[in-house]
Amino acid sequence: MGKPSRSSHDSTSADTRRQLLDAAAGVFAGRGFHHATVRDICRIAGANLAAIRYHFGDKEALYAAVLHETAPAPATPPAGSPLPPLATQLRNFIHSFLARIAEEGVAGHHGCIMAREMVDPTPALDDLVQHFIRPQHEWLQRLVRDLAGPGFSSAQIRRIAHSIVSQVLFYKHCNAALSRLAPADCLSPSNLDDIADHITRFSLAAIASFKNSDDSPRPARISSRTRSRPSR
Amino acid sequence: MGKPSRSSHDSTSADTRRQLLDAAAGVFAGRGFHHATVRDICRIAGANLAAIRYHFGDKEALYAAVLHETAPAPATPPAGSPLPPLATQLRNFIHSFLARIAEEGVAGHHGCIMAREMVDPTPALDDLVQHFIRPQHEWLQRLVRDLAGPGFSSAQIRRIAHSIVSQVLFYKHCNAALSRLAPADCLSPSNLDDIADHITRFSLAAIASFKNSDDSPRPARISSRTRSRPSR
DNA sequence: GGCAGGTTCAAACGGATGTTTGAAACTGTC
DNA sequence: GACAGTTTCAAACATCCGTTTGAACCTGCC
Repeated sequence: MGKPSRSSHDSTSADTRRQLLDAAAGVFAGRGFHHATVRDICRIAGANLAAIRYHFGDKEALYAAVLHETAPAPATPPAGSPLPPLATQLRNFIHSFLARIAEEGVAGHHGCIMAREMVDPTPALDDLVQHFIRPQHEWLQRLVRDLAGPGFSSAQIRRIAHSIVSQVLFYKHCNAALSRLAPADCLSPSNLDDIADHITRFSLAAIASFKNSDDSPRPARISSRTRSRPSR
Repeated sequence: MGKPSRSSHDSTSADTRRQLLDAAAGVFAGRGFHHATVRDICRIAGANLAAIRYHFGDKEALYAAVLHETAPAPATPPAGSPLPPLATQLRNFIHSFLARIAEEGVAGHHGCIMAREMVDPTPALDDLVQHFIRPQHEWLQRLVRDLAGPGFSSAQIRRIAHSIVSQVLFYKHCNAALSRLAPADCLSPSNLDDIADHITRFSLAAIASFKNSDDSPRPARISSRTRSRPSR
């Protein structure tokens, strides 16, 4: 990392490692683990093919290193500071989550890689879930539990949390379709606030309704099983 | 073209085409377009490598044919029959959508391929959006507009539709994470009804709240921009 | 300078993949 | 049976990929 030991060229020995990590993050994010080629990564990093073996071992170890190094901090609120109202906490969560997804530069690579892991898991996904997804999932679950109040099963709480997260991830996972279907709806810095507000309002309203209505499992299904839209 | 010309073996000439399509659907769904190999497809189909060239041209044409032939019917309600209440229509939509996603056999391949197209688009995605996604998107938009009543911009209607669809797709796109995070929450035939009911209740409650509250753009943001969860 | 350790380099290896080829096998028709 | 058209076959081709190799290069130290 740090010490530039001043050679004839500015690129000193072990910052090749950094160049490789940066290049790999971009290529892995853009093409996925399998479709990415070490040749592309090395070309972009301005490094030799063998540099990957020397600095990391092999392609998979490089991938693991990229995931480990580009993971943003878990973004837990600074302990000790007075917490804002629950609804504001939810909005802040949704907003920062969306902002992280909308990120385009290096900060966005982690999100792209994670989206690919969902559809095409590699052995690295287990660590990713354990150390990155699970903490945030549990944080959101506690917030939802506080928001909803007592009388909800943990399964209900989890479903609500899923409903919230899903609305955010939609703008990442379905961006390819959205850009072809309704380009104006694609997540961008200009409509990020509006989308965050929509998801917050949508979710808070649903939670409030759950709270006011019967807490018991449910007052019978919404309607009889009369179905008019056969699945095929 | 298609006439089965009865040979000694049951596998007559041009049903090799059908075998290739079926095998290709499975392999493409399981591994994605890039990672799938024509050798695997041909081995599973019991066909020769050159059969792909003969029957389709190349791998990409085979992929396009698979997408075209395995696409389930758009699932529009049978015209002329008396439509159920709007809320029931929404529940039916969500339920059949979830059921299609939960599908595991041949019927599920299309959903898997589509999920992959989202994170890793191929040239085939444009047709997919045009002929498969767009009709359903517009159908849902009309339903949401009827549910919400007058006074909503089309952008608001679209956002609500996105919120509904996202909650369903979550169980497809995030299944890899969900199975590691909360396996009990994974979409399965046993909890399909419960999940469909949850998403329906969640969405209807939010829509009802939108309807009752101010229709104008919005009564100021939920709170001041005080943020306690820095994005990194 | 000489040396040792760390780092980079061009070149090749072994394997996998999409595609192509030219001939063989099969089909129905005369 | 001979023939033309269709369909399948084994084999090879050309390319690309991840990995490996052995030598060159650089750096700091004696």
